[in-house]
Amino acid sequence: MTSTTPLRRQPVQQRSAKRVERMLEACASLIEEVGYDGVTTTLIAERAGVAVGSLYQFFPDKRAVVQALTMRNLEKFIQTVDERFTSTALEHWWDGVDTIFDVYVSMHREVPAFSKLHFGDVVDLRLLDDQRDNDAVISERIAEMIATKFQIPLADLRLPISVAVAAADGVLNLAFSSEQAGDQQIIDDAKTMIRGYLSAKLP
Amino acid sequence: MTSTTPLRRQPVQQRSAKRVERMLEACASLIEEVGYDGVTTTLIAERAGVAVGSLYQFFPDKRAVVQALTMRNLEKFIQTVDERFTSTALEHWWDGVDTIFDVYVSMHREVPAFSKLHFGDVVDLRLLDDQRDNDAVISERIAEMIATKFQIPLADLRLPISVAVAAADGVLNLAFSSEQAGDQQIIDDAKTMIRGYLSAKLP
DNA sequence: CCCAGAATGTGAAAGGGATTCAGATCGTAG
DNA sequence: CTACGATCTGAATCCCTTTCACATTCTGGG
Repeated sequence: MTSTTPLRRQPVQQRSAKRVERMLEACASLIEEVGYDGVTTTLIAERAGVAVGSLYQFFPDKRAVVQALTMRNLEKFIQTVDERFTSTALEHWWDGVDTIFDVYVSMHREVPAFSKLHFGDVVDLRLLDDQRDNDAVISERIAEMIATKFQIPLADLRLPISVAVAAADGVLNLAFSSEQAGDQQIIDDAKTMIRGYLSAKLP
Repeated sequence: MTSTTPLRRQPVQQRSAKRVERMLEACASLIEEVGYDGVTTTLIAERAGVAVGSLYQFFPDKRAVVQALTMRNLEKFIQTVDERFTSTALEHWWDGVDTIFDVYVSMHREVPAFSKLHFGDVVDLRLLDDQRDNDAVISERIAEMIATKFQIPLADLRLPISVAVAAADGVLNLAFSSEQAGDQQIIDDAKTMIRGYLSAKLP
């Protein structure tokens, strides 16, 4: 059901696994340099030191490369948040929300092309799951983490978290559209807004 | 400075004006049917009953057609909000905010392809003004209208309105991603959230 | 009413990037 | 060491976008 692998074929030998890796890196750096529209399959292959055909050996099409990149970013995001949730003592759910914001912000700075891709702005949705779009998937994961960590019924969390994620996504986009490092005032406003909204919605 | 016309050439004769009109309509209906990526210049020309060359007579490229469509939608949006602002007595600024929400929602239902295009999701930003992106332009216009109508200093409004627009855009996207008509509960939540945020920011 | 120049209309052809495919190579189980 | 699956390759093909030289349709001035 879930199309967790946009790959046409899973690399089985280490050799190819490394090449797939290189293709993804090449793609990321190219997106940074020339933007999504400027990226070409030939360019990716070239920079990865690979023949175009090799790219298509593993990815069904150009978009799939970007999808794979996005998916990997999303996994890293979830994992990082998860780690912080388990390693840190958080008093209230809003500390959890702050943590999530911080992780998102640092990914903008550390992960190549993340600031241009986010979790699916450019590529089509329905990437992680063919039924729901990315934001829904992310929201569900976040809702689960918060439900577990702060012992709030998951059912009460789903809609509010979805709305909060959508709003935060929009505002953070704004925060990062002008400045590479993100406008701190806008980021803070986003936190405040989300906190205000969730405070009213959560029991 | 402002590239108010993505047109390569302004139609001067009525004949061509009508054809340009037909091209835009064809484009809108095609976006509804096959999505942005499925739209082809040949398809647009065909449906508009026009040669491909004619399309390029007025539009520099495919994207420009969609941009023109988006721009027209944006103008209609601003104009409609403006009309309601002048024709209706609004008590507080949040009534103004509600009005804006309502106009946005009704455009989703009435304007072909609007729910797929919004104000620049698909096409690149920097469409209305080559310095600022669309949301910035919209925010500025909204800020001006609210400043005038409710006599609030424009300077106090700029940032909060930008943030509010970004957040609302994100949440409304969510509201319309699942249901054609828009999930009313999410729309209401968006209003509440914005009101809460702005209440804290405005004097 | 007629003509020159501008505004338009046309669609075949050029240009480019995405994707494929028939072979050539590499890796490894047996 | 051999057979077979896993990989690689890159020229050829497909499909779209965009251009261009030529045909047709206005429009204002004489």
